[in-house]
Amino acid sequence: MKVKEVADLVGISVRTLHHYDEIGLLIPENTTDSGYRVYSEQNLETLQQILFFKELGFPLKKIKEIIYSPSFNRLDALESQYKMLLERRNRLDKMIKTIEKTIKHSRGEIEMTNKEKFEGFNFSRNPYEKEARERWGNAAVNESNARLAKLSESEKKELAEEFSAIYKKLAELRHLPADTEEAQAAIGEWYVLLNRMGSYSLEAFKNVGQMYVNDERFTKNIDRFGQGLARFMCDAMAVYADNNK
Amino acid sequence: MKVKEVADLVGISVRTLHHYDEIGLLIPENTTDSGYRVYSEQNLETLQQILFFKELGFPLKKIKEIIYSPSFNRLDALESQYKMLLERRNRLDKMIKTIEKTIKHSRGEIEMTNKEKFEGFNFSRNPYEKEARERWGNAAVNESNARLAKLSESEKKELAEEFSAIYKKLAELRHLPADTEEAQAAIGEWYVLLNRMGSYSLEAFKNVGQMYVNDERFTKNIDRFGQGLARFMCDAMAVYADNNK
DNA sequence: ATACAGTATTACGTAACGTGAGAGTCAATA
DNA sequence: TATTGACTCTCACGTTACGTAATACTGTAT
Repeated sequence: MKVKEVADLVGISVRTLHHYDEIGLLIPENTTDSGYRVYSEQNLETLQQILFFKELGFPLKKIKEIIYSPSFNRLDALESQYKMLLERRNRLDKMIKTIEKTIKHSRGEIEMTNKEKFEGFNFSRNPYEKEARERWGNAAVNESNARLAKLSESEKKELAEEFSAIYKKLAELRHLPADTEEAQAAIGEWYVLLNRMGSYSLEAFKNVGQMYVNDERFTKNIDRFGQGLARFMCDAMAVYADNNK
Repeated sequence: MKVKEVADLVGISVRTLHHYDEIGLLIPENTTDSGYRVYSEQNLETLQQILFFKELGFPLKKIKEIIYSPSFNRLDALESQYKMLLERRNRLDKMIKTIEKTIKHSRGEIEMTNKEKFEGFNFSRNPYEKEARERWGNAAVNESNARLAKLSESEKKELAEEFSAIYKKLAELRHLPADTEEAQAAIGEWYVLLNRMGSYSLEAFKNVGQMYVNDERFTKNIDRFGQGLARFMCDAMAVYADNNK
């Protein structure tokens, strides 16, 4: 299928398809000798998934990260998207209730507080950011765990020692501000080590840092090396990610 | 109410409020001596209306036109917005049905055509553009009619003669292409005359031209001066609007 | 006086295309 | 074969609606 056929079938513009190709979000499986894009069945399925995310307010960059993450599972994603779409409908239902009331209010039939007038209103950029982070923010972590499971005992031991060494180093530095050169050098090593295990984008790295303080299991585990280490690492990882964008 | 209070109540950013003030979409009723914006109850009601339109995908520029048109009626608008929100929910319902089916398809439980995979998908920029044009595209026409009703008989007669004169002139030119200098000069006079009656933005002018061919009553009335005059005027008005943007 | 939260303006940057231009491709038709 | 009209490509500027950051002022509680 070429661009017009896809665009008409799907309800988007040709320009959108071009754009998605440019940014690597949806790359046609083939091109003709003349350079025409040819989309496959698989491309259409990916496009459907992209558009569900788009409907939910996800930025394209984030959609790309999610879909092309090694641990992406289509059925899992569909099920999560389904839940989020139901939530979206609930929110719309609330807005509809609000406008019904507003019409009555406008006719002088009922009274309404200011709060009621905006019930169901949510114009944040990506209302599902939190859910998404919880659902897909762990992708790199999951990948790491998968790789870890495949290592031999001696390899695991060696890796554990590397982990310990960096934890200890970071523990010694934890009283410094998170944005110092020393702290950042050490956290850079942490970034490299993590990326030997999984594919951590800078954003994912930052999210993982957040997980260290939000998830008690991580906090507990990390703070064994020094009280407050999890907090320190979280901060340093955020600075690292922001400084290296 | 100041910006933070409004932003928190409504679920938008302070920056959005600034922006709306800048573009003249929502101008706070008062400002403090220090220059702080102070929003009134009336401002909140307008904001609510703005946000319903925003939810429906209307561009801010269009929202501004609608809301500040002299013939804008709040209750009428709420009722139309209500209908459009219901339509939006229907569309979302369709998308939810589609994802339900897609999940089953993914599990191998059912088959699905490509068309079915995109049932309910509509990513056009403003899905309600047509409804809006029909509903509010007539604003200037309504205003004209209101003014006309207030004229004395002699004023009406004089105006009718002016109208006839221009119709006749245009009828003579109707065999020319719509974009010729002569045609455009005459249609310019038509624009001026209409704007003595109501507030026709260029876009509204273009919409009205479209109405001449879409609405049989107009077509019939205008074509009395010459077969095909409505079509010709519609085309010329579109060219005029586009060339004078 | 200080600190902190809130507020203003200015202004550049971002995301996601829309739009237009100019040129090539393809298939039907004369 | 030439023509026509629909389709396609790339390039690139423009648009929309803010997000973000900087700098400075304001207001209130301690």
